[in-house]
Amino acid sequence: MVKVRFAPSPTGFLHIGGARTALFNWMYARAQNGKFVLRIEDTDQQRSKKEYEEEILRSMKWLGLDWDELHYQSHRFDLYRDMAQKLVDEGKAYKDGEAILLKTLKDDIKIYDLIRGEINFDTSNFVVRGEDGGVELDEHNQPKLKDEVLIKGDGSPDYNFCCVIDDALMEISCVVRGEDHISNTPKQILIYKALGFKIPKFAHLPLIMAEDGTRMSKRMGAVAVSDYKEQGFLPDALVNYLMLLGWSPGNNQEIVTLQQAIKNFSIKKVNKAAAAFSMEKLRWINGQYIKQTDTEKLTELLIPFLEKANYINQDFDRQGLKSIVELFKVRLSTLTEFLEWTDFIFHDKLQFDPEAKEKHLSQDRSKEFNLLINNFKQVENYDAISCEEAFKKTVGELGIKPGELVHPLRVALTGKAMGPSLFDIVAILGKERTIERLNSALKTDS
RNA sequence: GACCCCAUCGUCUAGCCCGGUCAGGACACAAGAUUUUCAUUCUUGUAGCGCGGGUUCAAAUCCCGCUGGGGUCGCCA
Repeated sequence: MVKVRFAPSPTGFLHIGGARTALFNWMYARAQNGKFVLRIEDTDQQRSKKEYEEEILRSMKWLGLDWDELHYQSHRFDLYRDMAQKLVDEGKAYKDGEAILLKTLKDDIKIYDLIRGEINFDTSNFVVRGEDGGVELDEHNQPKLKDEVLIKGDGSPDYNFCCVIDDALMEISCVVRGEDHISNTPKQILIYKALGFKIPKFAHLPLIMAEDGTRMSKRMGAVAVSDYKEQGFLPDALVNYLMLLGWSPGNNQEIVTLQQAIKNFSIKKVNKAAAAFSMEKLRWINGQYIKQTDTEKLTELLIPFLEKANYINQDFDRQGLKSIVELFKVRLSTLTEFLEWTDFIFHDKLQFDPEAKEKHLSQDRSKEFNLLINNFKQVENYDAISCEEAFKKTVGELGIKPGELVHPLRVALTGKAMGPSLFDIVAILGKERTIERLNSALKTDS
């Protein structure tokens, strides 16, 4: 049976690279009807924080990556110490103060990697180097091999040691992790061999690089999964984007749900080369998901953002909000963009786009706006269609082309040069606010 | 520096394993159509097998070298 694991360390938030590793593990497990283990590697007592652990679990759930088992390494310290003692008793390891180290023997290590094929290491290269970078020699004038730390000086177990014990005892069939762990693998295999454990298969995922091809780092802006949530990305869209980094469903399909993905996911078809992260494409995918989301659901998703931005409070017109969402849905790449588009609906003080104001409101519109106000006033059923009729009547009376009045009206009402169908906006604002805004546009003119 | 990994449009990728399809799709970009604007949608276009050797009738595909990029060299994980 396929059994895989994701093993984050709670020394920071779940970042995008970790999420991708988790996702591929998850897809592999679900595609093979196997098990997915979540293991919290909290052996570093100083740096591990409960809040990070909670955040990681929260992000995993948000992404929809459920797990079958949850383990904490901090609960297994006795096990690791017993294992280390056993190796000491067998003469394979030795004590150095409180620490316990595994003697490194000369060995050719073969790794079978499901993604990369065979990878070879010679432990003769694991030499101890002095301050000057030169290789240190042992009593026989041979290069001294670097022994592997099993238990650290403070009595806590070392990463490679717990990792091996857990992967073996949890019966992980394939270790799926980032490429940055390739060089840990031979060290771990030495430990598998010393302990007499069965060596699992490995699959080293290509790394995700920043947009410019360099290493991912905080300066990239959004690294934590929670950042993407805050910026208004949908979990399904993020997951969709991430799965396309290093893998393809193979049928020219770009919009792929997790359910569809696990139908033809194969760990062997994962790409070997590192991939550069593209915010543009993520935004496009997110926009696709937003368009697919039904307005009712989308409205629910937007409410927390609207509350946080003080656009709405406890009692708001849910039906009204839905119709606003319907109007802007098609032009959203992220949830937060809704806030930028609709500020003029939720706030009466308009933020004018300077360019738009200059272009459309700098000349005297009093004649046009006054007539428009009169005609809007007479509209009984103030909906988009009636408003459009009133507008057409106005341009007819003025003897001008609609285009000449459409843009000034839009800027006067919204402060922006662009937006959805103007008459939908007029209707949403309502008669009173429309007239109010036209009046204040007249005032600023004079 | 040592060891290891990798290399198809600007970016993500299909194709590579089992050589022979104008190297396919998507984002971005450009042009056009639709639209009162923006966006959406649709159509079209620009753009790629890093280089050099082999093997072969034939190489993106197999082999070698080079170059380039990346990772690791902690009693962090």
